[in-house]
Amino acid sequence: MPIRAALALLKPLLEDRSVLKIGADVKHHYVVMNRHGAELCPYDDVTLISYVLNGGTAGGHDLASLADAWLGHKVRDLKELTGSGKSAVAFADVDPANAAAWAAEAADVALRLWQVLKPRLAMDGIVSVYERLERPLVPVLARMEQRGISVDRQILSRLSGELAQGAARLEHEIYELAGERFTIGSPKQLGDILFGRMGLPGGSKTRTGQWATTAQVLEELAAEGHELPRKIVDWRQMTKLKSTYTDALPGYVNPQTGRVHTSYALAATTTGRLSSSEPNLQNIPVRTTEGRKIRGAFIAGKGNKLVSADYSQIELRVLAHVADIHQLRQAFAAGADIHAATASEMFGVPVEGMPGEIRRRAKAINFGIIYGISAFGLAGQLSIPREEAADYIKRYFERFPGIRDYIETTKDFARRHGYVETIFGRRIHYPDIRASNVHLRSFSERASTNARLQGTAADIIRRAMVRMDDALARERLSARMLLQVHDELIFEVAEDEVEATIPVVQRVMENAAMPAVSLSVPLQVDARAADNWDEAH
DNA sequence: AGTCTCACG
DNA sequence: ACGTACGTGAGACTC
Repeated sequence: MPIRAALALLKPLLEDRSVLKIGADVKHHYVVMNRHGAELCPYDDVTLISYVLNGGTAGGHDLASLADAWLGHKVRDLKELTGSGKSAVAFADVDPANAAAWAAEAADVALRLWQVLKPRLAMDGIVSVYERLERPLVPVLARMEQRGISVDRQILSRLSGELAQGAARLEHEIYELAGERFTIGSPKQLGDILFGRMGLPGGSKTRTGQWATTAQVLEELAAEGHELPRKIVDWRQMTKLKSTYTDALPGYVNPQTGRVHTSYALAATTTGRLSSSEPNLQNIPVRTTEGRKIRGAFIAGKGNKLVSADYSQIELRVLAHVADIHQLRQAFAAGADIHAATASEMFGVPVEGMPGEIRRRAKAINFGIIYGISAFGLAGQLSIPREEAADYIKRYFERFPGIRDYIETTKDFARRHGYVETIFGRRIHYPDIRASNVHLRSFSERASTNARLQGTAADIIRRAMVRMDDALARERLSARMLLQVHDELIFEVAEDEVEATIPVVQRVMENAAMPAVSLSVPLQVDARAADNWDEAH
């Protein structure tokens, strides 16, 4: 069927404000229709309804999982029609009778799921999470995906060459030191050589009883003066950057747009964060000099700049608010260095002239608190004995008893209800919170205390994103939101609008909790513009 | 498909 | 005595 003919039939219906369109993973359909100039509105999405109702419980929220769980219906897999792998055909090339039957089944199942799930949403009183944080994000993310971002393929190709050279050189040196050739990328072979044949002191074992060869293990051996582990770590970094980024990213450049278009999942994480795939643009390197060169390959289009705006310490600010910790609130209000302030409070050391090591330890504790701290984890992070880590934690809770109370209150709430809530009412379920298995239960306790913080931060940036396009339009600004990386938004902005855009972006992000929640701690957003993502970050 | 490792917040 | 820091996605190797 010609697209024009299909659109003539569909567009009026899709855009009819009096007709509710119901589907699963509506963003996907929104992008497809939008590509042909049709706007899908209004709509309900059973995937998002399920995510809001049952986030954290086992099982996905895609159409097939929901149909199985709620209707006892096994939907036919699209692969039965298109085939899979190399011989797969496009949906457009499937026999129309088969395609129609498959599509009709999906439509029918989506409607029946909506009839079951939508009323439960109202009963559970979390309708505002769906209506304000989930549903309105669909067109926002669809537009971000469609815009894509420019990458400089020359830079990536040059980096690939440099990494190939560096890895090849290391490969020879590794074989020389090992006394034989082997597959460096095989953890099994590497473990056998390091800890078997060469007799280096092995650390921990993996779940399957193999020697662990993680970067941390190899770094410790390197610190003891062993040459080989250091070279393995360097080789791994180079091959990682090459295979995952410099080699793979050019393959994602769309020939029509010349840009890279990621796909965001709205209903993939337990905490309310987004995820990004094909390619994942939420894990572009930044921590090493070599890695940052890859980030530098993400560039603004001609006549534009990239603007990066990120929340400063948003999860610690959320913690200061929800746990109501006066020292933390004061430190944030004063614009202090929060890790130094924590160290000062814990160890009685003035911030002026504080040794770096002291601050580093307080920083690790702050992260630990967010993750659901344990003496074991902190000890591993800081490479100190567990007794010493336990002592730090004890000292921390003596100074910040409100945080110990917060953690206990959260665990207790989770035990009683089976879920925890963000400050905007998002529920995250922990079915194992009352398990008799200590391991399962402890994991749920750490995860649930973390989820309130990570989830609230995720809700805040969602609110900013939902409002951003309107705010920019009201100021007659043409800035386009391109990417989201959990606490950061990246925009493409016409050069002559950069100065006017930055304060608008900051204002929307910093006020994103309002008016639903008035935070007792200010949110701070740092923003800057540059020709590429590395320099803007 | 499972495991291991490592890139990000 | 045990086994643990929270949340992701992707690539390489192995079976």
